[in-house]
Amino acid sequence: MTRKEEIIRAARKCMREKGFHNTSVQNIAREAGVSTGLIYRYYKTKAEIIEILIIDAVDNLKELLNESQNKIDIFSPGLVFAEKRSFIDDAQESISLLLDVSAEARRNPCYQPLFTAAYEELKDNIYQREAEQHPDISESTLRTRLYFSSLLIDGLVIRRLRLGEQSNNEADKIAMLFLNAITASQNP
Amino acid sequence: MTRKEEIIRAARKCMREKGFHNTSVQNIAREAGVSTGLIYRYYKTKAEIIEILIIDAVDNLKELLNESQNKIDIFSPGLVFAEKRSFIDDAQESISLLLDVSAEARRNPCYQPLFTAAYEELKDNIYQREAEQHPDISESTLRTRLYFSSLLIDGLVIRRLRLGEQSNNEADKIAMLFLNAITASQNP
Amino acid sequence: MTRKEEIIRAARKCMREKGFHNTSVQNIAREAGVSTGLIYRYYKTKAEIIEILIIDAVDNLKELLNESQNKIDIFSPGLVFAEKRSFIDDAQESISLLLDVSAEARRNPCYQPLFTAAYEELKDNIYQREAEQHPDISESTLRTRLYFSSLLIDGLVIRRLRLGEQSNNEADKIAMLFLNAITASQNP
Amino acid sequence: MTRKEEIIRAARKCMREKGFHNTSVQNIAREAGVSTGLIYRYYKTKAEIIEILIIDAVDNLKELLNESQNKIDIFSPGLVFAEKRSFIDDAQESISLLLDVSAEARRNPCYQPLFTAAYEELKDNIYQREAEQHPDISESTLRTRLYFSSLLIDGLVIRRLRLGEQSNNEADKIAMLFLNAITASQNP
DNA sequence: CATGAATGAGAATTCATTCAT
DNA sequence: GATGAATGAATTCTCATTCAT
Repeated sequence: MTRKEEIIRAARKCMREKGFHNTSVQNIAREAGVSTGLIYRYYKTKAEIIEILIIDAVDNLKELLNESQNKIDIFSPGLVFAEKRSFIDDAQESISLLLDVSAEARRNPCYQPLFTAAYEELKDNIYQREAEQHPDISESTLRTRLYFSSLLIDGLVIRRLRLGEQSNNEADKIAMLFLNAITASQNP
Repeated sequence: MTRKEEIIRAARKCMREKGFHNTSVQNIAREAGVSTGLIYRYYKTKAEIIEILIIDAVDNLKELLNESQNKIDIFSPGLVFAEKRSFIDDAQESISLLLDVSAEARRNPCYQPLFTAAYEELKDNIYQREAEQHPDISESTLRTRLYFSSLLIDGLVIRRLRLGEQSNNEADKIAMLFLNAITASQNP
Repeated sequence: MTRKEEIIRAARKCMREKGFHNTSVQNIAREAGVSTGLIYRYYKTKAEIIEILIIDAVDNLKELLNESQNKIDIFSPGLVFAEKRSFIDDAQESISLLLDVSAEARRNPCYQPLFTAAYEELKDNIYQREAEQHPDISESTLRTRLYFSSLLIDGLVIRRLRLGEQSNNEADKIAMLFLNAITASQNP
Repeated sequence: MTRKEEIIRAARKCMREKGFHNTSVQNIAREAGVSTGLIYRYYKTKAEIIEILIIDAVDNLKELLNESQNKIDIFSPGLVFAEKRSFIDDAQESISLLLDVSAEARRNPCYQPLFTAAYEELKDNIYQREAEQHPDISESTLRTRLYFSSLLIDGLVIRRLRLGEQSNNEADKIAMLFLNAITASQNP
């Protein structure tokens, strides 16, 4: 792993543990085991590091979606819950970073466009794959499903962030509702 | 309005406009039209102000739910979309504050228990009222519905925060899905 | 003397002793006997302090010129040297600050306009008074004289800055040249 | 051009463009196309580089004077203006570096003696040549002329640095005054 | 009660200098 | 000789908190 990667890794770890605003560049340096100045050899500003973390999170989500697609159709009614559950587990880390940053992104003109673009890209990426797999379903229906699912996923992640890792039995029920809701709306 | 309340109101306005971390105690004082020192006569620390803001947000959500209940059953399948829409509008402000703060609350041991407690209280509060109105529905089903709805509401709020006030026609469709999903799961 | 004035005085002292770039805000604070943070209560940035120092220097030059005018005409051929000498002594401090800053002002877009404006103002100020005293001399001649004198004065100040307080006997000769040159060019 | 010379040339370019304090050793290395470390193989410190730049500037002035002497006597009353003008153009670069550095040189004990010595050497150098060409004029008169001229040249250079390349028609008039002043004082 | 001046620790960032390769 | 990664002290600026008046 290169120095540059080590620094990003350290930054990600700190941000995850202490949050975006409570992570100083010194913290990152200490975590990476390097001097403060070295951070700036590889990254122009702290904001650049955060940008990269955001982009990485989006890329990670895209990859996870691609992987899961190879095995399952995320909208398939018969999907075993466990598989969706594991997808959410893997995605949680990335989504939680996006959430941490979203309060800032909403107001800081430096992150705002990046943030919106990342979301659009992610949405298009998911839509493309769904469209290929369901040529018979109208675009409007597909987009609605995506929207609906993303609401639920965001909601799930927020809930986890807020409450920690409780409420697993509830999650089971939700998973069923999730699937049912999607399929119920399939042939209106 | 007392001095103490004015300060909280100023704090809420600042936090909403500039975010939690970008609001200084001096900002609040200026907005409230009082001196910096006075803030500390009424509130021990900045953290205490934030705690109160969180509690207020939760109280506000409870009130909104009580009001809406007087007119409508939030889970009624026949509910006109506009009414649910307006509930979300009113609740948005409180939920968005909770979101802004949630990144912090997850890690800061000073907010964390407060946060969890508030959520539990809110959940129980909603459950009580639903149970009174639907004595025929099992507790488990009711709780699942609540959970499901809260996920959707959180998701909607996040989406609004992230994207601003776009996508209204999509919101229409979502509203239908929202209702359909809830009712579809009602009589399995 | 107000705190604000004390800080400017401390800043002026530091800048004079150690130069513009070698004076840190901490230096100024220590010299003024206050904390670092207090500097920023009264002045937005270090650059603002420097701007004020520049403006003060120009104002000081204007005042010195006004004072000297009450007693003498700076271009009068019969002027005793001592009086011009003392004018230069008094002006030196202000001019030396302007010189210190001029290397920066040439390139820093934040000081550049301020600097040019100050110079224009000073030039106009001097011209006005000369024109009143010499209604018979053409504007062109007056302006040329001023230009010529300012070159000499700048040259004198630079020389002092470079060499310290040496070469007094030479200064005598120069003073005569100065006067002769001006008067020689008076009636061509 | 040796590596060592390339570095000095790069240093001069950077200092000229960005000023003395805003030029970092890294800047110089980049401009010279070498590594940071190499700078320190040839020069002990950044201060040493600046010393050399000062010495070079003085040498350059000496050379310019020697060249101009071959064609013209700088104090000759009949000298066409254009020739003096071009001398000032050529000398400007060196003089402006000396000015940039002078604020520092005044206070930094490391530059100060160097600076004074360089000036003395330059002055003697000019005096020698003038004395050879004007055996009839007394030493005192020659020295006074030199002093007077140097004041004017310094003044001209400062003015250019401050105002850029404006005021050419004024410069014409000044040139005449310059010559007149010198010659007027020649036979008192 | 109320003020707002004052504090000082801490944040982001820069840069002269060193040193292992 | 040559590289450029690495260091860490210094700089500008912010802000929660205190306290004399």
